[in-house]
Amino acid sequence: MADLPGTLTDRTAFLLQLALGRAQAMGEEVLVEHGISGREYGLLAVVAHLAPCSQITAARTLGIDRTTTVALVGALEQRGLLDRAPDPANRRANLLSPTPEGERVRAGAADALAVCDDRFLAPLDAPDRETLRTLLRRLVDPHTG
Amino acid sequence: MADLPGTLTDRTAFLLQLALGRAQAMGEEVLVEHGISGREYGLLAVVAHLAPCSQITAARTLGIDRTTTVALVGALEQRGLLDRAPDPANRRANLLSPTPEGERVRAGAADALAVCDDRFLAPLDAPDRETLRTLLRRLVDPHTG
DNA sequence: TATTGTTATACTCTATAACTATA
DNA sequence: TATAGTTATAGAGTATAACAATA
Repeated sequence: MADLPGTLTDRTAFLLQLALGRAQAMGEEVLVEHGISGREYGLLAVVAHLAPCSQITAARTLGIDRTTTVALVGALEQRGLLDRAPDPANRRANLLSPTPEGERVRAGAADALAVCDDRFLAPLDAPDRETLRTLLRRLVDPHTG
Repeated sequence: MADLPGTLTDRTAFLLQLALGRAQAMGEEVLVEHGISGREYGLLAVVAHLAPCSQITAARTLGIDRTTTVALVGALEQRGLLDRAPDPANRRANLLSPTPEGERVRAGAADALAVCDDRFLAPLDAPDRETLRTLLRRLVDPHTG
């Protein structure tokens, strides 16, 4: 681990940062072949789960700003992966749904990312992997974790 | 955990991202009172550990670019927290060392961050905290972890 | 009044290329 | 030739403010 001081390697946040850096690099590399970025995968996954949903619902679910969402949705719509239509029941809102092609891309990316996760977790055996995920879920969501 | 799809919450990288987001927010908030940012704490910690060391050694240890390091070091030097002096043995290099004030700030920040870490890990008991850190270290550094 | 989408703006962080002075 | 520091520049990501349309 290079020659890092204990004042850094003892910090959980620092370890999380190192781990996330690796996991994200592996993920982005794999997603290139599917023509989307990690953030775009996140949006596709949320929309597939909640469709049809407004941009602001998708944004809040992902924890990103609604202004950032405009360009993100636009890029996916332009490539025919996402449908963006005015909501008849609330004409301020745009309803998002995946196109068939978008759903195909999302499913393919999900499979690739699962393989990626396995590779990232390679240093741990199956029970340890589950322990790690459980501990992280309890940290992130103390209630249901 | 909001209404997130399993295709996201099953991804270790996504859980790491959520956890890191919280940990970092807590850390940056605490560091404000010490007048430094998280990245500046990282640099102070590395320099305290390796002093005297060149900018490029500090950069490589932290995993940041040497061009980014220039401004980071400059900001700490300007506030009298870091000393930057040409290396007599290699006049291309700048040797970095913490000033007494820099060491005082670093130590104070380290204590505050330890408290912060405890608060972040509150949902876990002591053995689970150690398990989490161990698993993360094994992921990040399979050799010695 | 508040909400949704949008644009514009600025600020941070990062990545690349190029320059200088040293080795 | 390669290395250390520096500068300039451009790109991605984020945050804020403001506006139009709608509720």
